[in-house]
Amino acid sequence: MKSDQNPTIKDVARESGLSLATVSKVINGLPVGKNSRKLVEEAIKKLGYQVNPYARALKSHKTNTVAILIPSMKHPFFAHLTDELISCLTREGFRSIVMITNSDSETEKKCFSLVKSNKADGVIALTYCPDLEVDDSIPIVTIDRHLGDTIPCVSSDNFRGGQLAAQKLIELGCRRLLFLRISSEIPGEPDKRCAGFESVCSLQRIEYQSILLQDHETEAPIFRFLEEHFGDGSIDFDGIFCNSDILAARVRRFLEQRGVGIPEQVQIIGYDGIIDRFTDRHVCSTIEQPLAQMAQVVVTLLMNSVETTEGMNVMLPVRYVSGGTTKD
Amino acid sequence: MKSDQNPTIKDVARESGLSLATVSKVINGLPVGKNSRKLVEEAIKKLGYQVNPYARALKSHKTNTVAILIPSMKHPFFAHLTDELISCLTREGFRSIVMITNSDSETEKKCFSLVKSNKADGVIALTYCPDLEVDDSIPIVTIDRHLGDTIPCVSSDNFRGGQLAAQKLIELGCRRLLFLRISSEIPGEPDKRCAGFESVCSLQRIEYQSILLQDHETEAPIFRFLEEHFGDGSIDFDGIFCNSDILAARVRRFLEQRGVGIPEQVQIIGYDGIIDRFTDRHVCSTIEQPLAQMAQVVVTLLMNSVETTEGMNVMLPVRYVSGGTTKD
DNA sequence: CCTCATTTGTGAAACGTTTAACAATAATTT
DNA sequence: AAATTATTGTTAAACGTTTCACAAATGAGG
Repeated sequence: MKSDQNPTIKDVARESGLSLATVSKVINGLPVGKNSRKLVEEAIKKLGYQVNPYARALKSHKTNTVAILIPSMKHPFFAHLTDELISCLTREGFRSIVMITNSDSETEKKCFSLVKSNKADGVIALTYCPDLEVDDSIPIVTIDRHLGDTIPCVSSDNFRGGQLAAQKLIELGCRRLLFLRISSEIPGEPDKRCAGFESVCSLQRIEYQSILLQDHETEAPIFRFLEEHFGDGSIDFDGIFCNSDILAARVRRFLEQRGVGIPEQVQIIGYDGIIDRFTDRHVCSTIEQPLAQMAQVVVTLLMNSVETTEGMNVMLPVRYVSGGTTKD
Repeated sequence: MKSDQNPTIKDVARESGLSLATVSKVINGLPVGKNSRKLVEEAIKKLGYQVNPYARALKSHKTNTVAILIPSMKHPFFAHLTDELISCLTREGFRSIVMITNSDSETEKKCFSLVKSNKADGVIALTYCPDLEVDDSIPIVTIDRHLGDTIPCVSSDNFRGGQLAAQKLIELGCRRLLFLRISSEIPGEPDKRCAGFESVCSLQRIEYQSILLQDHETEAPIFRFLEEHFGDGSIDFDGIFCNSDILAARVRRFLEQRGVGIPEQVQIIGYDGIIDRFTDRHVCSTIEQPLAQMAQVVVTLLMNSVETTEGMNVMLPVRYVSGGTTKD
C-alpha cells in the first residue's frame, strides 16, 4: 500500500497544493514566499516527511557522509579519537562511516577504493600503508601521517612532545635515558618525537639510547625483547620515554615484575595521554595529545577543503601530565 | 570535463557495445550470455567502473548500510563491541554508520529518527531510553535491551552470569556477599545478573546485600557513595559482585586505598570480561561475555530479519575468568 | 524450412531529488 | 493605466541505477 511507504516530496507537494520545486526550495532554505513556506512546512510536519538522502545525493553529489579509516577500535587511543571525530561530524550534520583497517596495508587500500566507490564527501584517514596511492577526487585529511603534498595532515606537536619528555626526565633527575618505540614501517609524524627527544638530550649532553621494537599487537614480543635486553638485571638507565602510553604501561609492568621500583629507580613517560576508563586516570606520566581539539581541527579542515587548503598541516600543542611513573 | 567524472553504467554500455540493462545484469550476477559477460567485465575493468551506491539505493531500496547506535566509544566495552560489529558487517558487505548517543534519551530518539530518514537497511541498537518508540519499518536488533516483542535482542546469559559469580565467590570462601550495580532507569537484560546472583545466595542460604549506585560516568560519585557506606572502616562483607568490570576496578581501587587487601580480605568479581589494552589482561576476576560471538549473532540476526524472526531473543553463554581479584 | 519454445538482449519507465529555464503574479515606476 | 522590474512559482530534464515487459536470436522438433 501507499500508506506504509515513506512520504516523498511529491506527497508534500500534493498536500500543500504547491509544486515539487517549491517544496524542494523550502527544504533547502531557498527563497520562497512566506505563505507557501508555511503551507509546505505544515504539510511536511503532517506527513512526517524526511528527505531521502540517496535521491538527494544522486542528484546533488553531496552525500553528507564522511568515512573514517581507523586501525582498530580496541586500542583506546583510536577509540577515543573516533569518538571525538564522530561527535564533531554529527555536530556538522554529517554521518560517519567507520572502517576498520587493522593496520593492514591491503585492507587500507581496499578501504580507500571502497570509500571512493561509496562516494563519501570526505575521508579522515589514520593509516599506515607505506604506498597508499591516493587521488584527490575526494577531500582527505590525515592524522599523524603525510599522504602527499596536497593532503592536509593534523597531528600533535610531536617534536615538542619529545622535547618535553626529555626535559621532564632530566629535570626530575634522570641521567641515562632510553627512548623506546614501536616500529612502524613508514616515516610518519610520530618519528618526530624521537627527534625532539634526542635534540634535548644532545643539547644538554645527556646520555641516551634509542631502541626500536618490532611487533606491536600483543604484549609477548615486547616482553621478550625487554627480557633479552634487560633481563639480566643490568638496568643501565633511569629514565624511559615511550612512544605510546600502552607501551609505557607494558614496560612499567615488566620492570615492576623484575622488582624495579617505578618511579624510584626508573621514571617513565609515555605519549598520548588518554585516560584509562578502568581507573579513570592516566596510566602513566605522559605527553598528552589534545584529542578533542585534534578531532575538531580535522573536521573543520575537511569541511573547508573546498577552498584549497593545499597540504596545510596543523600541529596542535601538547602538554606534560604527571601520572605516577615519574617522581613529580 | 567528462574525464574526471566517475564512469557510469552508461559508459560501460558504450564501451562494451551492449545495453544498459545487460551491463546491469552482469553487475548484479543475473543470467546473461557468456560472451556478453566477458565483454562487460572487460569494459568495467578498463574504465575502472564502480557502481554508484546512491543510485542503486534509490532504485532498489537496498542501501547496504547498517546503523550502529552506541552510547560511547570511550567505554572499552562499547568500543570492543563496536569493533566486532563493524568487522562482521564489513564481512557481510555492509557499511557501518556509527552514531554515538551518550546514553542520552533525547539523543537516542534523535538518532532513531535519523536512521529512519537515512534509510539504513537495519539498526543495531544499544540504548537506554526508557520510552524509545520504534516502528518496525526497519529491521532492528538490540543488545541487552528489549525494545518490543517483535524486536530480537541478543545478550549474554546474564542470569547465569549472576549465578556463576555467586557460586564462585561462595566456593572461594566468601560468606557475606554484596551485589553492587550502577543504576539504569530501565529494566534491561543486565538486571538478570542480580536475579541470578540472588537465586544462588538464597538457595545456599548465604547472606547478601544488594546496592544500587546512581551516577555512572565518572569515578567521583561512586567513590563518594562507597565512602558514605564503607568509609567508617566497617567492611562487613568479604565478596563483591559488580555490575561491570569498570565498577569492579573502581571498587577495588577504593578498597585498596583504604588498606583493604584484595583478594585476601575481600574478593571481587566483575562483569564483561574485556581486556584492558594497557595491561593486556583482565582488570579483575570477571564474568566474560563472548563479545565476538555476540556481534556475529547480532549481525546474522539482522541479515536474516527478512524471514520473520519475531522477537527471537538469543542468549549467549558466559564463563568465569579469574583475574587477580579473587583467590583462585 | 517453418513453427515454437528457450535463451539473451533491449527500451523505457521508474526511484526521489535538485535546478535550470521559464511563466505568472505582484510591486514599482512613469 | 501601461510598461517595467522584482518576486514567486512551475515545468521538465537530469542524476545512475534496476527491472518489467518485450523483441531478437538461437536451437529443437516436425
